[in-house]
Amino acid sequence: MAEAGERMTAPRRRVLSLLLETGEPVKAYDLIARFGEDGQAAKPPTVYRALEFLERLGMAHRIASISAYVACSGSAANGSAPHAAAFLICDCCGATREIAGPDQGSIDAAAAGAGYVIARTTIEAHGLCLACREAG
Amino acid sequence: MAEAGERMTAPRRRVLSLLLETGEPVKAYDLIARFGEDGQAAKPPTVYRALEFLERLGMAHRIASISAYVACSGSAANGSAPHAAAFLICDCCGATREIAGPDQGSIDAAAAGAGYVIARTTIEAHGLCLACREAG
DNA sequence: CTCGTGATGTTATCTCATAACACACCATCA
DNA sequence: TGATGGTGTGTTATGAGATAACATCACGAG
Ligand SMILES: [Zn+2]
Ligand SMILES: [Zn+2]
Ligand SMILES: [Zn+2]
Ligand SMILES: [Zn+2]
Repeated sequence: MAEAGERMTAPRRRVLSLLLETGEPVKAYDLIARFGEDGQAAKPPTVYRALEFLERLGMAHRIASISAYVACSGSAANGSAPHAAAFLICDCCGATREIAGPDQGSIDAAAAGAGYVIARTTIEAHGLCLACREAG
Repeated sequence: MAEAGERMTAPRRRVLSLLLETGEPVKAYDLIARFGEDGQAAKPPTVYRALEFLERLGMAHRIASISAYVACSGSAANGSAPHAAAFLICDCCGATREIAGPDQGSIDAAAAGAGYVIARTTIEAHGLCLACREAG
């Protein structure tokens, strides 16, 4: 997680705050647009740097299959270690749930057979949520 | 998989052929550049449409975390159904292995608790391959 | 042959993400 | 206190990835 000397600075706090307010996955450029409290947009690197930091600390996740970012809904939001994230994503309405992924040990075991040592794993499961199925 | 009336046409065959030749994950714009047998590049939609088709049939996978595409190394290359793909990706050299993912049933079970019905799942595990670890 | 569906070609544009560089901040230590 | 080094920020510009929209073509069914 955090290297010695790394700080939770204002722009990082702001981006985390926006992620937590939203609750759902957010596009990076939405964060950029909403960054300034006065309605002023940020410059892209400001937000992308903050996202990189938050993800490295396990406070946020990138959901690559939809190019979006979300605050971690697990205990990592409190500052615990990064973890293998798993997401259920509704392809109809976009509703996303973070669920407990498989044990890191089982991933490591599967990877060991191929000679890999795994640092980070993301699982992205696409389908339909209950509401969208009922809506037909 | 394929809807009635869908055909394996020339551009689709060409993109699949490029994926199979390469063996490793390929960037979409690499495929675009290499599309023409005479060195002429394709237009982006030509390749993206073929990739969408191949992925839908389970013959290729998109690896979202590295924005790349790869031919399926499982039996789906022969035309079987799409499946939950799992990848081991070396962050150093880019070497990628497709491994057997968890049983679809276990994914469905985990999703059911949240009310989701899952259609497609991708697992992307990042780390270091054996060669890169030995190289230090 | 005619029609409907699926597929292609083409242009243009959109979204997503990073490189590069100068400067500011902050703790530490002489 | 002021030099130093690591970390962070602001800014400009650009690179990379993907899709919208529309016209036209191919093909099998009836
Ligand atoms: Zn999480
Ligand atoms: Zn939904
Ligand atoms: Zn596969
Ligand atoms: Zn490697």
